[in-house]
Formats: sequence, structure tokens, C-alpha cells
Amino acid sequence: MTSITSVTRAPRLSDEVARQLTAAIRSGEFAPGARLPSEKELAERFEVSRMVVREAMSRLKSDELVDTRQGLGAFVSAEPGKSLFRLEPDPAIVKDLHDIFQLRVAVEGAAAGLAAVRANRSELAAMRACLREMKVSVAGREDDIEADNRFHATIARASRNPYFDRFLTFLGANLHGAIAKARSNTAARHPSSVLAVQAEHEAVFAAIERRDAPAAEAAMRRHLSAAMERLGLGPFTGARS
Amino acid sequence: MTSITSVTRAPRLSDEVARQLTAAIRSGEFAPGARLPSEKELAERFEVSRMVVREAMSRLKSDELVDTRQGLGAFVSAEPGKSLFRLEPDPAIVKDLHDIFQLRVAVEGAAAGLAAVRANRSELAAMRACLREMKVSVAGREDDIEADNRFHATIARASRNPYFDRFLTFLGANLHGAIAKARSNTAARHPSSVLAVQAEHEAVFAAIERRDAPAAEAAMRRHLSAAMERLGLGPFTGARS
DNA sequence: ATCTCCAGCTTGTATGATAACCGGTCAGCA
DNA sequence: TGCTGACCGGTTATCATACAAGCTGGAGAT
Repeated sequence: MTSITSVTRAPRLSDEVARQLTAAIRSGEFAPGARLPSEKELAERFEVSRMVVREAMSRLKSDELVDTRQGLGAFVSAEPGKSLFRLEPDPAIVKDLHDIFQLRVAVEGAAAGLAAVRANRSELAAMRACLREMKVSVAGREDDIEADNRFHATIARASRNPYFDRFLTFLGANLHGAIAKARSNTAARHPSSVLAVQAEHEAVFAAIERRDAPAAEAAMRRHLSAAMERLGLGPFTGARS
Repeated sequence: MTSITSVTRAPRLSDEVARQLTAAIRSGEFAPGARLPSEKELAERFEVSRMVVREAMSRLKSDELVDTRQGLGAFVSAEPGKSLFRLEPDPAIVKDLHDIFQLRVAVEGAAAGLAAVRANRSELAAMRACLREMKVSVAGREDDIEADNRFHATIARASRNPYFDRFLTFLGANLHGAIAKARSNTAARHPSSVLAVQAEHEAVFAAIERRDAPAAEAAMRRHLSAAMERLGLGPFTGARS
């Protein structure tokens, strides 16, 4: 038995219907404000039950692409996705990567400033533990970058602003894959670079520990800006193009 | 017929179920990876039909909060909200409003800093026009706050980072209603407050015009922080609770 | 001409049934 | 004992049908 592969699970019908409707709306086939065909008609057109159409519509409503009113019908939203922020799953273009990272620098810098004011004892201890872990671990090992991520996550949480926390988690998840790729493209980390990272982290933590918000923000920005350059993305405020 | 008010349309049941489930997941009541109660059980608990639960689940799936598998059940995603960032449509709680506004302060401050470096001549002219318009318009008029919004939007665009622009537009759309409400609750704007706003705007613009990024960022933060206080939301770095 | 009311469309909700799928149980067998 | 495989209960996915509630437009009454 050669060339076995993982079976492709049959996609849910509602997913497929939602996908096609979304594409139709985004392509302009249904103009903003226009009325969509009725659920009954869509069900017949897609050859599915009305319930499948309703589940697909439910998703479009949650994405604010359509708006339904009982007795009237479903209408394409005037401003699709105005209250929804979503990034492309894999920003391959370097410029996008740069811009997203720049946004992260701004937000995480501010988060560090807040953390300097608000971090409690246990959060400080958690940061300290991460620093120690990174120092003893062999540079470039898995647990090394894992502790790195935890250090940043702890600061985000210590900002005591769940929106900072959530947004940074969101950005981090979107950047993760691209960063890993950029890392492998870049020359292997020099020992000097590892030392620099450690020094930057400690500068951030020192400022937080002594409750110096502006210094913490500045240190975090320096750290992330340096990280951008290490990844070959240019500095925070770059005179790009 | 006295004291007429806009009728409150009965909310859809699936919206309410989705809201409660989302809150339960975000609050950690259902840990990541945990299995949710079955649709049948949820339907009984919420006292709705199973179909309503399914529509709510469909929304959570599209938000990547849960993942369902036929025959097994629905499970909380390991990393909720990985490729999607959304806010509750109407943050009524003051603390949420404060936290979201704080995020805006951080991002828009950085955007002003970038704009100081990157704004071109036409963008500077647009900002200047907004300032002039706000000065001559009667304080508190519609066109006044409209020019205000345009001033901020121009700065966001001048940052030349579409993600800053998009994210600030997104936050603005989410804060708009709440701000309007907070405004009406607060005592009517004093003329002195109007003058203060104008002075803050001009400080921001002056720093951008002379290409002083740190000053532009600081001025924007001062402006937005003052705006938060005018709306009764407390300062940027507040020792809340 | 204007008003009232209702038929007929829409979406929202409920109910019941069937199919596909999964995990565990347990009799049957070597 | 240890393994296999059919079976069972529970779950999601889908379908079909019915009724409730909201809206529109026109027939019919005034």
C-alpha cells in the first residue's frame, strides 16, 4: 500500500454556502444595500435545505456582511466589516510584515508602559523566571523562544487591559509563521545577537520593576525595533520607499 | 403622546445565545480544548430550540472560537481568535470603554509620530484645512465633530501604514456610538473645553509640521488623554481599581 | 380619494426525523 | 488471556414541515 494520504473530510455544506455567498458579495455581484434572494430561493439554488442557508447567513451576519430583518429579507451591509478587524492569514509580502510589526511595536510598547504601573508581584516574578530561563537555555532552542513568548505575554497581561492583551495575542498569532520563516531566511543567530536580546529584555524588565513607565515603553520599543532589524524588516520609523 | 422613545426591537435569540457562549468561553468558564455541552443540552439550558443553538455555534465557528466534529461534539479552540479581532458592538461598561480608548491612545499616538516623519504636503494641507474649519464652525455643531474626525483620519492616513489606518478606523467605528452617548451624559461642552481641544489639535499639527515625531506622539497622547477625561473615562494611565 | 384590513411574502423559531460519525462495550473466538 | 468485530448510545449534520411574527402592497370598504 503505497502513497497513502490523509483522507479529505467532506466539508460542511454550510461552510461551502457561506464561502460562495461571501465571494459573491465581495466580488460585487450583490451591491451594498441590495437585497439577497430569499432563503427559500437560495436553498433551491444551492440544492440544500433552508437550514443550511440559514447557518451560512448566520455567519455572514456575524461578519456584518449582511443584515437581515424579519419580514423584509437579507441585505448586503453598506460598509462590510467595519466593526471587524481581520488580517490575511499569511502576510507574505515583506512590506505588510513590516507594517504589522510596526503596529505591534506601538501597542506592545504602550503595554509595557502600563505594566510598569500596574504589574503585581506575581507577574514580576513570572517575568523574572522567563529571563532566567532564557539565560540558562541554549540559544536558539525551542524552549528559548517559548520563554521569550511567555515573557512578552506576561507583560501584555500585566498591562491589566484585556484589549491590549487580546490584540497583542492576535498580532502575535498572525506574525508567528512569518517570523519563523524570516528567521530561517536570515543568517543563523550569532551568539552576539542572543546576548543583545537578553540585554534588551533585561532593560525592559528593569524599567518595569522600578515602575518607570516611560523607560519601560522606550526599552520595549528599542527591543522590538532591534528585533525587526534582526529579521531584516528595517527599523521602527523607517524611510521606506 | 408624551415621552415617545425609539422602540427596542426584540433581539434574535441566536444573537443572545452566541453572546452568552462567547462570554463564557472568554471568561474561561470553558477552558481551551474543553468540550462544550451538547447542542441538545444547551438548547434545554437556554430554553430555545436546537436550531437556535446551532446558528449561534455557527457564528462561534466562524470566529474560530470553537471547533466541532461530527459525532464527537464542540470543543473550545486552543487559541481563540487567531485570525480575527472583534469587539463587542456596544461596549456599555465604562471600564471597557476606558480600555478600548486607551488602546486607541497608544496606536494613534504612534500614528502621529509616523505622520510627522512621512506626511506629504497635501496631507499637511488637509490637516490645516480641518483645523481652520473647526475654528470657524460653531462649537458642538455636527460639522465641527465631522471635521474633528477628518483631522484624525488624515493623520492616520499620513502614517503611511495601512494597518494603523485600518485599525484606527475600526476602533473609531466601535467607539463612535459610545462616545456620543458619553458626550450627552457629560455636562455640555464648555467654551473653555472647545478652546482646549483646538489648542491640543494645533499642538499636534505643529509638531507634525516641523517633523518632530516624539513631540507629535506626545501631543497626540495628551490630546486623547484629555479627551478621555472630558468624557469621564479617567486618564491614560490611571490607577483604576 | 383615502383609509382599513388582509393575503402573501419574508425571516425567526420550534419540532421531529434520518444519516453520518465517534467512542466504548462486550460477546465471541483463538 | 488477549484480540477482533459487531453493536449501542450519544453527538453533530442535514432535511422536512409547521407555525409565529413582521412587512408590503393591493383589494375592498368608506
